[in-house]
Amino acid sequence: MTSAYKTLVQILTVKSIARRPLWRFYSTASNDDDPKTNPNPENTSLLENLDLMGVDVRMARKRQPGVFRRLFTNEEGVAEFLEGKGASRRTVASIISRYPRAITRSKDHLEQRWQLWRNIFQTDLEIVAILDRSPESFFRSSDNENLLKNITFLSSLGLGNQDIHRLLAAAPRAFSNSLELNRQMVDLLEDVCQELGGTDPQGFAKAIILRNLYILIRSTKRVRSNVDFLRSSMNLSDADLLDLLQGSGAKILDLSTEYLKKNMSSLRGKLLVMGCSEEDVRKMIVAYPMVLYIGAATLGTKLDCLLKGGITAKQILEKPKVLDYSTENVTARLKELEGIGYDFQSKGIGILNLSQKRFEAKKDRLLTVQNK
DNA sequence: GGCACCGGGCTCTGCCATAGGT
DNA sequence: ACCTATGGCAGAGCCCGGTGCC
Repeated sequence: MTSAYKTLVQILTVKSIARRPLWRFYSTASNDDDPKTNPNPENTSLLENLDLMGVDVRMARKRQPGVFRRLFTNEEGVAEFLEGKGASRRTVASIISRYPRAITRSKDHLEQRWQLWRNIFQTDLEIVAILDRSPESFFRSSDNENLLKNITFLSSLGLGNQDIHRLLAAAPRAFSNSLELNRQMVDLLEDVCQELGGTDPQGFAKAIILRNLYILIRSTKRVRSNVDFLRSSMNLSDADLLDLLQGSGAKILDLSTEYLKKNMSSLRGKLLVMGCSEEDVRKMIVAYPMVLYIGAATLGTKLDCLLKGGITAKQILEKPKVLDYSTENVTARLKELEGIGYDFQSKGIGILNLSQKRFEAKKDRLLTVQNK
């Protein structure tokens, strides 16, 4: 195993000591409250402390009221810790406002957890940015050992350090899942692979995770029903479905199944009205699975705008990725191109599918040629 | 240069329900 | 009775540029 791994194990071997809270700064409940008449008084000095720190107490209380009745909390320690890692006071206040239970974590617990994250991230500030974005992902679980197990488990699937980095940065929640839950998802993916006649279940699971960093924070129920739905409705061979799922189709497993069904049916309806066949629908989904991500309303306006701009259904079927860009973007481009007399029939629609920079460059070249 | 193909970046958090522990 | 930890849900795409071939 790597030395990084050994470090992690060392951190966790001092667990028994570390679990003993070493709160240096803490709040205590006021003695004025008589426990007999008021068995669970709020900790008033805590409330004052938090208020002084800029925490939105009303929001925090609404979220996790239990925290405010604790006799001992560690808000000062947590704030000091986070500020030591480069978080601003504003960020700290925002974190506690959104996930008050953070103030129940001990300094040692935080040090450990931070170290585990730091073995994946290069800098403290990267981590701070994620905490600012999603405090719950970091603080929800108090089980550092489970976090380490998740990292080890994912590595064992063949995910490299860079992969783990992407995963933790994008979907930090996945690392607060129980190992068991993550294992269930991986088992499910491996099962699906085998059901479809695949020969490398682990490679399949790995491919899907890398293509869809959010898969581990979905329920297995959802993923299972999406796979089943695609299998029963797409009329694909097992091998083709396998390729679709571990390729660009991995992302559509995210959708709620109801939404997936709705989108599939609105796409089909729309394409059939445009004169396309069932086979065309199937081909489009295989070529560009993300089309199923587009809601009925957006899809409708996007297709209409293309048709109105002089693009044919056949052209859209040939280059479904034109649907990748926003309707606003496409509309603006269509207008610009109309202005310079661009002929889609002879020149194709690829131009709609360029990044803004490439589009502008292309347009400039067209104008230069025209002006000669 | 023109084009096709491909993969990656962003961000997807914040809320609710509930089992289980004390 | 209360709290914590954890599972699960709703929400509903867009954009960029590297690379390799011609």
